[in-house]
Amino acid sequence: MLTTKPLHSWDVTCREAVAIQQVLREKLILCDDEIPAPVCWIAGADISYSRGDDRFFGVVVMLSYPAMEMTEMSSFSARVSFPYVPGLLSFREGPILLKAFEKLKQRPDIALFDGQGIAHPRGIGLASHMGLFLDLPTIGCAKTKLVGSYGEVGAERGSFTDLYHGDSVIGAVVRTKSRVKPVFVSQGHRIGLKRAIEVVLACGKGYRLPEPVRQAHLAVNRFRAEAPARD
DNA sequence: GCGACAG
DNA sequence: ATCTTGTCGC
Ligand SMILES: [Mg+2]
Repeated sequence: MLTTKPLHSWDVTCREAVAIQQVLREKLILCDDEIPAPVCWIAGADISYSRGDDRFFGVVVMLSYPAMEMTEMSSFSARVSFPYVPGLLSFREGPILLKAFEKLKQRPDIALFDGQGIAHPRGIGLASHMGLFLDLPTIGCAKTKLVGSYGEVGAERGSFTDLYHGDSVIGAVVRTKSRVKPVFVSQGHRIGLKRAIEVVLACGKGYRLPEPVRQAHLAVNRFRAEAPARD
């Protein structure tokens, strides 16, 4: 079993959530000093739900690195009432993802999330928030931008360009598949940007999304499909 | 006031 | 994120 740090309550209002983010962002470590020499295990997590049903489904998958073979999967389902508000996604998806993480047998070396890390209005998106609770190196890999500006990205897989918020670099727009829309990579916690980009690219298996995130997405939709219909 | 806006 | 049919391209 994997333990998480109960840094705060999840039963909060949007206003309280913002205050929590402002405090937590100071705790983020944005370098990769503590990442294990040989990274062996990478986790990926995602959420799914049905319209008109307040039950949310969360899944965490464990993949070997760099082979990208799934070795474990854990899931959790519960009701969610926190609304979707841009910038507060972690308060909607976080609680369930953490429960799924707690059921893992193997502790991952790095965890990848379907959302932003520090490329966020207050510098603490889903991946960063989860990194603090899990005390693990984490990376945010989002399909679309939340904040920031950037220039052109080379058309070939592997090219990327910095994502800026004012004068500071908050992430990178990375081409994970040639001639296909790039993904937005940013540091979550306990990792540097260069390393985060390298890991995301190393996790690629011919698809736009890195395997941990892609497999978690596929798995969570299977999980939701096999769940009993709501009353 | 207006546009932007992870999932 | 979900819902939903067809359509375009490799
Ligand atoms: Mg998702």
